[in-house]
Amino acid sequence: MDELDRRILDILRRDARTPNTEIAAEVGTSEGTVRNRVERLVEEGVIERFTISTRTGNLKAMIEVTVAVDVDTHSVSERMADWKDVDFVWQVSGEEDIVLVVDAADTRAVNELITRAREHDDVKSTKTRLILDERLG
Amino acid sequence: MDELDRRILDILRRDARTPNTEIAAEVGTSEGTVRNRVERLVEEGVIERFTISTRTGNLKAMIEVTVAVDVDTHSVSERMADWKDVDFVWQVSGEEDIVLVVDAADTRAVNELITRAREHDDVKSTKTRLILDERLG
DNA sequence: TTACCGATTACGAATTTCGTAACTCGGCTT
DNA sequence: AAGCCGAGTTACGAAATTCGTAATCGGTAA
Repeated sequence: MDELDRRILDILRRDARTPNTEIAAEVGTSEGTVRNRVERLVEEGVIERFTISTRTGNLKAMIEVTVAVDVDTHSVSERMADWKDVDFVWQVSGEEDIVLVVDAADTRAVNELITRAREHDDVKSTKTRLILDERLG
Repeated sequence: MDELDRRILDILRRDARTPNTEIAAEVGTSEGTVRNRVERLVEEGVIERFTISTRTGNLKAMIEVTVAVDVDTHSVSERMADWKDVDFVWQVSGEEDIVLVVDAADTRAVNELITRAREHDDVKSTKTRLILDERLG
């Protein structure tokens, strides 16, 4: 993970479709080197995946979930990751245990998710934040 | 946004490098159709960007920030987005105003960010959660 | 110096993307 | 009913990118 790697990652974060040839030109090396390094970064797990960020709905939100103490948060979050409109499930430290990041069509869809979470036996409480604006680092 | 669009998005979310030809085969249409639709989805803003999810450090965290009432959260979050290791800056509803999602090398780096936020005149308080596990929806 | 190893570069082949023109199929007008 | 329009789809050759692989380079240890 040297400076060259970091520059490549920065470019890919901004646009993951940037051709290796173009990245190479920008960072001053050859296509093959970029290809090798990206491949290595994927193997090492530094690049977790090539993906798209979407806004299918008009509404993003975080749902912070507290589960009962005797519950396996791991399996709960695994199940929640399969729920519709859920982008990420984080197990977190702090007052709450799990954070869902969701991208939904409207407030109704968000509310459905909250309801679904609250209906879950292991879930003790939820706290929802609407994401009013997103800025990429 | 019909079923075909959604299937294309699902495939791209899983691997944004999937060739149009392969997507076409999977969803049962032609390369050109996939190309047209992806192009349209980008124009419509449904696809915000092609990107990579990384784990450059060993530590992800959320830093929840409360700012003073008379402050322009917009410009504050804009500045924070430029800070090193910051992946997203969200303006959110709820008790806190801004949430930083960070990907740092270690706890020291996270602490630096927290310190930096707290030193900010407009910042009243911060609350940090470590992201112990991430699952993609 | 020589040998060696990983990283980089070079280059032709395979694959994908891209530009564009033709085609299909509802719906609409006359 | 015939004709037409337009959005979406398909077809296909050209350009660009990716890929496989072999040669080269640079630093290091013996």
